[in-house]
Amino acid sequence: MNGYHAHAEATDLAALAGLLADDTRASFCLALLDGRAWTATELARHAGVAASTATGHLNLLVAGGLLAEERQGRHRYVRLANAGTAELIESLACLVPPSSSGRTAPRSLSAASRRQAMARARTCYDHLAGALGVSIADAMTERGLLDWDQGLALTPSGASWLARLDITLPPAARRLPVRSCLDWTERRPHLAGSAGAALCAHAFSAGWITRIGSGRAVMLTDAGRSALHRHLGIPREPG
Amino acid sequence: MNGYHAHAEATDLAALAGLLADDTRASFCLALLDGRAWTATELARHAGVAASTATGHLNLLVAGGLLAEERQGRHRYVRLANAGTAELIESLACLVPPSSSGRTAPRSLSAASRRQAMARARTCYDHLAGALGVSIADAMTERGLLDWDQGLALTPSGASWLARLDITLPPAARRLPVRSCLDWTERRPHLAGSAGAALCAHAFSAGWITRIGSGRAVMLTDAGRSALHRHLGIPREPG
DNA sequence: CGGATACTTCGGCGGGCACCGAAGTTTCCG
DNA sequence: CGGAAACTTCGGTGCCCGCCGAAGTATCCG
Repeated sequence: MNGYHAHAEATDLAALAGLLADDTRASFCLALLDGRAWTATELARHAGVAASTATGHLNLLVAGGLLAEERQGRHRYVRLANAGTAELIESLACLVPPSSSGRTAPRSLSAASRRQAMARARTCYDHLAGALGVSIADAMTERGLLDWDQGLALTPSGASWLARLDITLPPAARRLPVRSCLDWTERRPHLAGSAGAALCAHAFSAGWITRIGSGRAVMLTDAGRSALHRHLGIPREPG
Repeated sequence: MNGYHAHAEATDLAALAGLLADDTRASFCLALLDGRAWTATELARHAGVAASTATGHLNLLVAGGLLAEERQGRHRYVRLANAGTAELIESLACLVPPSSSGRTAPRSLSAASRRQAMARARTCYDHLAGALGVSIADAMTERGLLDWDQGLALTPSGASWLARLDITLPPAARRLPVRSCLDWTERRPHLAGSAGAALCAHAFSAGWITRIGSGRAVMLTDAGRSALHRHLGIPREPG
């Protein structure tokens, strides 16, 4: 490659991309975008492959630094290595050509309702997405808590709003406090970054939302509905 | 894949990643990160493959939406499709594990000087990188033109500073005005986004910098050195 | 018009890799 | 202690894909 003085850059980049260039491994990573740790068997079942096949793929992904693993007894728990990895997968997913695989309509009623639940509210790695995530970002913008004019930023009143909710951001680390993440059902941005993560964690612990089943979909509780109405003026039926 | 109700998401993501999962195609994309249009032959020569091989790869990349092509007579010019593509490749390159392929020291004198020139100043898609790009970002931060506290943003004085240079940003479009891009030689962020691009374009048109040869490396001119000293207080020998 | 150049198409070759099932190891639990 | 469950290792199979060179087409230029 690269004729005479190989940067070896291209090989590295290709190797990294190659980790995501397999249906099964991509399926693993998308599943792990829910931010939780899955066992090898769960992932194998989810992707529809044999356990031995999953083992091989997990070895590759862990060795490549995309996944972190944690052994507990006979279980191998695996999760995305860090926020950077999640952001990479997200940006890749956002760049998928919309017309590629004709967005097949769901076949069964249960599949339809599951999809609907996902579109309504779900987690995206460690923050909120779906109609709920977008409406939160919209409401925060409208109330002057977020500023999109020159790059996404948290305004002073946004910072104090978070503080009023007892949400403290981790000390300005490598990760940006606020980041925009394109929602692939809404095609509009929602709130990511450490503030988005903290807000999502708060929503769980305060009982605003709960998981539906084992997937990424979440449900807005009654308490959550009134909290969002109170704190952000979001109408009772956000979708 | 995915057992019963295939999201078909995983397949799409894998297909997109697969476009970058080949040494030759990755080499093409990294070369195109200089933001210019290359001919098929140039890319083939750069990657060290036969012309027929390059044709096949270019077909894939164009069909996949990563590259845009423009035919002129017997030439096939190809460039990165958009800024989003460039950002994807950048973020992929930034996530490459540092220790992967032992950063081989250059063999020849000319290779060493070429690498040195790249480290000093180069283009990164449509903005400036290398020690020059990093020192510009640092100087802008120090003078209060950029604000990193809550996400990267251009301050009011930063906006008027740009205006004083006759740099007008495109109307707030999809692309963020300022974005941080991790520099892989300096391991520190430099300025990307539409403001970074506009600044880079201005630097070219004002004669602050010129291309060295056919690569991504650029050279700071005397005029550029004094302009940067005047406008940003950057010392004469930025490295 | 005729040679040179840029690109494309095609056939064939070779290697890598994703898959599975069977057998083995470790851990859990009754 | 013994069975079940989670995971791993190993061998074998088949397919996909990247590569090349030769021949074909389009374009440029003298």
